[in-house]
Amino acid sequence: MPELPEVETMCRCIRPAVGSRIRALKQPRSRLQPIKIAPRLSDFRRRVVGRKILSVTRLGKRVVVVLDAPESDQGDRIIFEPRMSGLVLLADPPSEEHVRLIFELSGKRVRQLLFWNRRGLGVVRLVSPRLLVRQLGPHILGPDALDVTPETLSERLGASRRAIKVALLDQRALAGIGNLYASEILHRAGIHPETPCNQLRPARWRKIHAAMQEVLEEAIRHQGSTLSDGTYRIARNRPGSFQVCHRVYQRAGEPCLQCGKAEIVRVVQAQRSTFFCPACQR
DNA sequence: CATATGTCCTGAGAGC
DNA sequence: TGCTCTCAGGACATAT
Repeated sequence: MPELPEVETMCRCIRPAVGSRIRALKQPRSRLQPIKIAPRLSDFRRRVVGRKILSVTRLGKRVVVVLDAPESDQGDRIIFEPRMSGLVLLADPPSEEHVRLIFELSGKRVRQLLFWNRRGLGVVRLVSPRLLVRQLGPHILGPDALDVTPETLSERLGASRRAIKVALLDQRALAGIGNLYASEILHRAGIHPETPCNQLRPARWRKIHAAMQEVLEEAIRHQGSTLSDGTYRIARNRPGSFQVCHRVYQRAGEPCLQCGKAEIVRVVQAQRSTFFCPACQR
């Protein structure tokens, strides 16, 4: 978290910045460890100041801001990686001290683009189109979870011996799914998270695919999930609302909303919590 | 090659 | 009350 729905929501929220020019780039001084940026601030600044924001897109769990080019060919891209606790915002960050990078804009209504990150695991990169392909091309990042077909999904994961829950988190195989949505998707699909991928037949891959589209689209409509730690926000006082729709995530010990009988169980897979209903998921 | 594990980072909450 | 400890997990480096 933030996963695909939260990052998609961030992209939509910052899209009013399209058409603005970047006037300045600031890294607020802070008691905290600085986040990783590349290239170094001075080079980053030299390359973005004066550039116009042409578009905002999502690449898996990353926000991509496309800039115009000073000369003719294609411009640079700013890649925001929120990782665990990051947000890309136009205004109103949850706290001032965790604002890591400020792009001041020329817009009348949109004054700035902020990268906020509580834990500081996030990364911001400026890359040429060529470098973007090298660092985040199809050999690094699988097809987007919202674009993939059921056939491609089973082709990319079906031979793996790994548990389906673990495999769904592999961004090289499939981009956009994280720990929270992997559990929710498998619950809706009625599939046990520890099932090895290579034991799943085509009908079950279709179920996973359908559940994945359903959960992700519904989560986007709810503007993502804000968990008990409250980190994810659309703005300071605007949490997402998909958490009220969670059927298993962080519900260990509570009754399953589907069968009403079994209790939701928490297990650990690959050092991450997995939640599931032992009655509904087999 | 595929798969598994360790690391980064901060703040919240538990336990004493 | 204030200290120490554990935990959360996305992506990547390193190990098996």
